[in-house]
Amino acid sequence: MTDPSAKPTRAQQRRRTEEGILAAARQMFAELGYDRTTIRAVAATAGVDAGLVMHYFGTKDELFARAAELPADEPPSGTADELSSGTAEQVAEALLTSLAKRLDGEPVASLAVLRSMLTNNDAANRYRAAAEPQLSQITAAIPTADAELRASLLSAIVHGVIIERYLLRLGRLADASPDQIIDLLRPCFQTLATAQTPPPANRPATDSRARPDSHR
Amino acid sequence: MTDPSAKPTRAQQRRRTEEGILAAARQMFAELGYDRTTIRAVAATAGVDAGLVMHYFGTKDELFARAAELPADEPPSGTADELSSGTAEQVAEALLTSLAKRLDGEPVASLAVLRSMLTNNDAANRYRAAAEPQLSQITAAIPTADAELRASLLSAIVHGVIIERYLLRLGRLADASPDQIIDLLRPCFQTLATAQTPPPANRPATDSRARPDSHR
DNA sequence: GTGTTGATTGAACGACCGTAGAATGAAGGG
DNA sequence: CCCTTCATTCTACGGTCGTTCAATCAACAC
Repeated sequence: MTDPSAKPTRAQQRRRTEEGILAAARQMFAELGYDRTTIRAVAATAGVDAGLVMHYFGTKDELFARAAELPADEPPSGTADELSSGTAEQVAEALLTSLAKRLDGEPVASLAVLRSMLTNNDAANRYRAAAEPQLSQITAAIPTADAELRASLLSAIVHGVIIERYLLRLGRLADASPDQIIDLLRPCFQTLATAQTPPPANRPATDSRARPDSHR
Repeated sequence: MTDPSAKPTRAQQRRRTEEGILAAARQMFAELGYDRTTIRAVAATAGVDAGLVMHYFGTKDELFARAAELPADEPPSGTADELSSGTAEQVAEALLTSLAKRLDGEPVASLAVLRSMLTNNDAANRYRAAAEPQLSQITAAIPTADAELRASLLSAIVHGVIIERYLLRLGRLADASPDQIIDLLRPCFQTLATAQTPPPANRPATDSRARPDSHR
């Protein structure tokens, strides 16, 4: 039993501060992105000196890499589990389930990557590396010739929703319940995964911009 | 006739240089984002001195604001035009049309905003200011109680697709034709806008691929 | 106890950034 | 033709950043 009143051993203390630094880094990277996050600010938040951060992590990039690692108990949100195989319908549903999980608590490490991926190459590659296997798994399950594009669209929807919910906090997406969101998304995902167009077609055969009534 | 061999007047030259600076700024903001774009680098690209950029635009923020302005001939991609009113079906179709237009040539100014919106408050506000009226227009056209959430989802999908195509250049989304993309998206948009869930039972409870045949 | 390791700090360096302001020189109006 | 205007450049200041390094001091092995 670890006595809380006992003086922590050196290794314990080391791991404790290192974890504190990582937590502060994750938080700041997720909120500010890579560039605007300062080693000095991370150190201050963690209550240590900036030099110590360098001494432990060597480089800001290395700090980001470590902060972007997902905790071991949180696998990359829907990998390989149920998603790896199955019919297109099953894959679509698995993707919805994984999205639902991310929608009530995306790990801060993932948010750090997402926040930085548009302005930092390392973060962009990290995002690509995480999205690519998922992408090819979805592709493999879709029977049509345009499977790759459909899978890309599914991925774009997932990330668009997460970005608007957590990073932009726009509209109702920020506070809606995960279940409500995925219920609305389910027909979309099923339609994209299984190539069947659900309603009896809604094509604007002729130019549907004919709009004689210009009244408001 | 403006004689090209004639020496440009001072006002002409001024406007020419200013436009060159703006073009360089737009490009760099779109590719690197606000933080990584340097006034010195913009000036160098435009072939002028950094002090001149300051003299004309006063501030980096002001330069960004001017660079983020859409050219007059490119309205904010689907505003108010056809989108302002109509049935939910029409609004969904209009949104698709506006997306198609953006998919074969998003203006660089918009990309500058999109690239920077996750790490720059000004860009985020600019994005919100552009998305909000569109959002409420879509909301107004959707008859259900969760109209706001549905509109948010539509917006999230649009922006997710554009981000992956232009900013992340991920998967097939980067090179697919606009028509192909919006054809795949049409059922999704129609389903989200008009609140009808196409197949009544799509739950993956069992593997029953029994599909309710398309009743005509 | 003594010597060693290592966690932690503080100060400093060099680079780069946004920005300011003086200097220059050609255009333009009277 | 002269004097003003202004497009343009040059130099520099203050600040912040990532990073380095010597110094300190408690924990620890022997």
